[in-house]
Amino acid sequence: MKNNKDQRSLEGNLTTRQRQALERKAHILEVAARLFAMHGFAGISTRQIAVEAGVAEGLIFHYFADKSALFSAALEHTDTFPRHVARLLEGAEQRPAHEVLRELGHRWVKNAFREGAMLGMLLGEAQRHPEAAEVVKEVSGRSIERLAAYLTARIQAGELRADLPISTAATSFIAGLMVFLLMNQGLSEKAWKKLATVYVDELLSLWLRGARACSEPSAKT
Amino acid sequence: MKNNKDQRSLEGNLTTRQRQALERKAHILEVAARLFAMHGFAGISTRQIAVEAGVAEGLIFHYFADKSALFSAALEHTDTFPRHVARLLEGAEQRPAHEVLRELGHRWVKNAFREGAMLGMLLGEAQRHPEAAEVVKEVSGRSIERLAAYLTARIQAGELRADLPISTAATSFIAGLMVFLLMNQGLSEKAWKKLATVYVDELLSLWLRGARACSEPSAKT
DNA sequence: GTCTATATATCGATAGAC
DNA sequence: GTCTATCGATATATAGAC
Repeated sequence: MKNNKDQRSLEGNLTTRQRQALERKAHILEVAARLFAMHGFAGISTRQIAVEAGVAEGLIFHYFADKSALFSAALEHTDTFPRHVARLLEGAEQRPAHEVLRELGHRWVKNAFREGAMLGMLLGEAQRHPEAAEVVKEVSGRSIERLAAYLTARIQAGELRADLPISTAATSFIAGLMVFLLMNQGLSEKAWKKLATVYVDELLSLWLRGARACSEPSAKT
Repeated sequence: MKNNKDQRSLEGNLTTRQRQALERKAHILEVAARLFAMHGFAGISTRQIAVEAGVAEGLIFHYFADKSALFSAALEHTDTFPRHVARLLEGAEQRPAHEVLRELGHRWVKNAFREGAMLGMLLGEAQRHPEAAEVVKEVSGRSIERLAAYLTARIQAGELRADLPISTAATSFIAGLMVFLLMNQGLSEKAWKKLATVYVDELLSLWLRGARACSEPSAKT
């Protein structure tokens, strides 16, 4: 004999009440992530988060042990760009850098703008919140490691020069993207994308010229 | 007839009481800058700042209209690396980039480590505090502009290629330094300086290869 | 110029009704 | 699962003594 209780273990097989509860929890996390990104951990109160999410403050403490737990959960719940990086670079070792990095850059232009506030907040909170430092590490460090692994493959393929300082080269590219994002938060999304597109192409050409195995003859106008 | 009151207009000609007051104010600003850098604007209380500075909380509100005014003043009171950049680049137009940028990088290694926490905090607070955004603009944007102006001169001198995307090239170099600083805050100062020295040299060689007018033949071990 | 004491508001977190 | 009511701690800022 099946009853509602027996269906709780599979997603989609939840009672209406359980489904609504999960949605509500997810909604709290989304609101919290947005407000933490805007105001920082100490700059936003659980009360304000509850009001903005349209729930009672007590409900937050029902789902999360304390404010820090909510913060951690909100960070995990947020999808950051480096996961796109990892996915794109996965299995790209056979494809040339000028093609792969161009695609990477243009995906970044598409998705990164909304993450600027979050990135700035994380850099500030990293001093005191290990969870934030961990995300920063993922955003920058892990992206750089992935990129470095790809660059190693392209050196072996003969596309990039053998004496390329791999880690520094990867850092330089990722850093170029991150700082552009942090510095241009004031712009509208449309204006930002326009600027970013030009910037990425220039950054890439500059970077490739420094990293390629065979320098092309320097352009004369 | 001279009395103490008449001497107040010149620095150094202050009464003992006035001199002590100025020192006290400056001390409050130094402590505040350090604590704001560590904990962010909302993360530190005026009470904690007063205790750490060894003064009464009320004295803070005697010198500064409110917490925000203290924050702004503390930012202005703090000397940031870009002022070194500006000073170094001033009148360097006749000197070659490989020399000037190497010196710039090594000065950065010497001085930047302690500014990492401050930089992270500023990036986080920039979303809500125009003063913080202004300092970020000085730290990154103004440095980039100065550097770009210098690069323009070096293009005219024939050292760098004529079709170099100047602004992007300057951004790339400064970004490489900033992100390295932000990412390696966990290290000891000694370990950081060692890593940073290697990194700066590699970054510079990579950057120069991408920016120079005549590419040297690619090195073969 | 500097301190103590305090007004006023908001914080994170809990208890208990529904 | 969700809300209302409320706790004690702590925040910014002010008033007045010295």
